Amino acid sequence: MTDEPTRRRPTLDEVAERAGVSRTAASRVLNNAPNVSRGKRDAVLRAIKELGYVRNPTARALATRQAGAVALIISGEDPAVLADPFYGQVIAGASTALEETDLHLVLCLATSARGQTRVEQLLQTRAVDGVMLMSLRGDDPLTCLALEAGVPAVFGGKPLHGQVPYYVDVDNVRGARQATDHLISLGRTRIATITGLLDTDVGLARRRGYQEALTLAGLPFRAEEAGDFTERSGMAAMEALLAHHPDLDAVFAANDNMAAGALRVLHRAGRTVPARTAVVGFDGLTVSEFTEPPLTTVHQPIRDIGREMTRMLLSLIAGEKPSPLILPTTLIRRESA
Amino acid sequence: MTDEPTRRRPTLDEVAERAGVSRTAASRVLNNAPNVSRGKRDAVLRAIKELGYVRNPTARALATRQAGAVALIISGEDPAVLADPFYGQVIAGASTALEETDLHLVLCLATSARGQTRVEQLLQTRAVDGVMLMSLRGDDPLTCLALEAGVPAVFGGKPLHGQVPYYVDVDNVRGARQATDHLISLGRTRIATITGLLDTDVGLARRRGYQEALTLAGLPFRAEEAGDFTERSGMAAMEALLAHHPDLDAVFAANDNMAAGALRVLHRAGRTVPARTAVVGFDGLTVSEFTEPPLTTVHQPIRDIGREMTRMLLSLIAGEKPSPLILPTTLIRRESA
DNA sequence: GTCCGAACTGGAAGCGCTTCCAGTCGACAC
DNA sequence: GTGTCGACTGGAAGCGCTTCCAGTTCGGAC
Repeated sequence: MTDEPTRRRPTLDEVAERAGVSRTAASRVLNNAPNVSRGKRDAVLRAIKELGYVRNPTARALATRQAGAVALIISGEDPAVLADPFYGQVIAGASTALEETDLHLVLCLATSARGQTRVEQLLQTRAVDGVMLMSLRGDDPLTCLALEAGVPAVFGGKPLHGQVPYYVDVDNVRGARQATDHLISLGRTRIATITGLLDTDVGLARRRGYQEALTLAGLPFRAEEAGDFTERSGMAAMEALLAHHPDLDAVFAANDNMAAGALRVLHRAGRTVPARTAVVGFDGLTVSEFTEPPLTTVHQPIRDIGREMTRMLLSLIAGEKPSPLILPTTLIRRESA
Repeated sequence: MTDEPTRRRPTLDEVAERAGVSRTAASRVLNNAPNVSRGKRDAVLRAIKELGYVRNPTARALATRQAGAVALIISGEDPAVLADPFYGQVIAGASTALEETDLHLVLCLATSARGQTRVEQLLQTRAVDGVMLMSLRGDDPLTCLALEAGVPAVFGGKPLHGQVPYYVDVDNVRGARQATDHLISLGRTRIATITGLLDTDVGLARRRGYQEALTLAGLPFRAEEAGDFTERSGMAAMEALLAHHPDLDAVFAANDNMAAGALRVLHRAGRTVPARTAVVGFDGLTVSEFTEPPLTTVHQPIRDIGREMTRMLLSLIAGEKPSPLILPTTLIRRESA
């Protein structure tokens, strides 16, 4: 497409020469630093335009010792985690927040041994100026690695073990209580739950919220079945619940995907929703609007999570000490409960 | 976490000195290049270990003139496009394919003016060794920009206008015909379609498949309503179709999201699926398994798209001239048709 | 007329790595 | 012995940018 295969791109030296100034001066106008006279500045600008100069980011990175990028690291068992639209939203939020800076977003899936290794390298080589980590399992080695690498790091969701200084999370306990309270207010008394992964803070916190709500309401019935946040696991869990507790009259699923799975099982079992069995999910993903019936769910501001993580990271990179952030959840009432 | 705030990391020079060899030799063992005697190699390796040396990727990038990263660029009106789980899968595929290399994945959302600008810069500054572009609209300037930047570029889905040399796509026309043929084989004769964006190749191709199938079957009925691949647009389109063609007996939606929206509208309208109105989608996303009823759909291998785009890009970067790739689709028969 | 500080200027030293190239060293055939 | 060849070796020249610092200019206060 270019007229010559790979014409060497002009360097700052050439710009400087053409403008009749020193490279130093040229660099200064590039970074619009002070101490350049109007005349020289204009000359440099003109030379840049005439030459079609664009600054080489790698050279800049080497000289400034800044990578010009941050990483979003997504952990998990399987690259399939990304099938969960949740992450897309986080990514969108992060990406949008980065637009205002000149940092790039590098995405890492630490879902395989090889992926893990590469993340370690990323951390050690300081190939990025900061990292955001998401969906860490209980004792994910990444937690320590990130902390020890000395790279600014913010976590999405508190890791299970270990205190991390910087994170953004949603109030999972409260959200789960909202959900369960809603079911209670509907007069349900035999409320089961499909939990998320119990080696994650999210999974545990949402279960705790469920339990607290029942306890406060003085309801003795308990029925739990563990899932892993996927639709399939939601189905399996619902089947198990139905088998062991056919008398349940409501289900709180720890996320929308599992709730969708549960809905299908209930439907197949011929149990009407919400008449016979009410269902509440968690997340507020698009999918929850299109299940049958539409899902009552606890909405969390997913895009905001991505955005706020990014902002926190930027602030960290800028040398500040931001405070952890807990975002609110809101109950969205639809037809399933 | 480190014992000292920012202890300078060892450089290759220090490694070389400690190992008693030249920096050149040290570099050679790092890149396991030939012409290093066994003894020196071992000495260097030992020094690396003792010093805890890790190579500085930026310096390497500057010297080799390779960025060590490729970009996945997602175009679109709105960062919300990422809410579509489709992209998550593509990303997962790309990410997995990259694991075998030492390239990073930088993700760019060209969904705003600012985002566009940044992509342009990315291209011009050659901040990456190659790019993959997805979901370009009709006359998206990115097509030209990418081509003209002289950076290896592969497209996900043929852009509408202009020939691009490297792309991976699925056989959308054939897929849509499979879907429509299936409806025809079920005895449906009044088959409508909810199209995707008609300024994209995907949207057009799937519509063409639908039309071809009807023509070949000698069915005169035609009913189209345009959507934009979102659930919401699927609902609107379905409502319009129902208003204008209450006698339709089947619908082919150009993707699962819109099919899910259509399903809801049909349900609300009291039309049973598939008895009264059969529905077929396209994509084979997880959501299609959890609609009510589960969606018959044309599955496309989304992860593979990401993977193959990446492989094609790698091959391009390696200086080869790969051929475009068309991936097959398969009809998944579930309950909605 | 002198002096002072603020505003500029550019030479030069990096940032940390790759790689060209001129050269050394032995082994081995002749 | 001599010549040849292949396997090593390391000095030095970059890659393209930032930035420290020593120095120059110049207007205005005195």
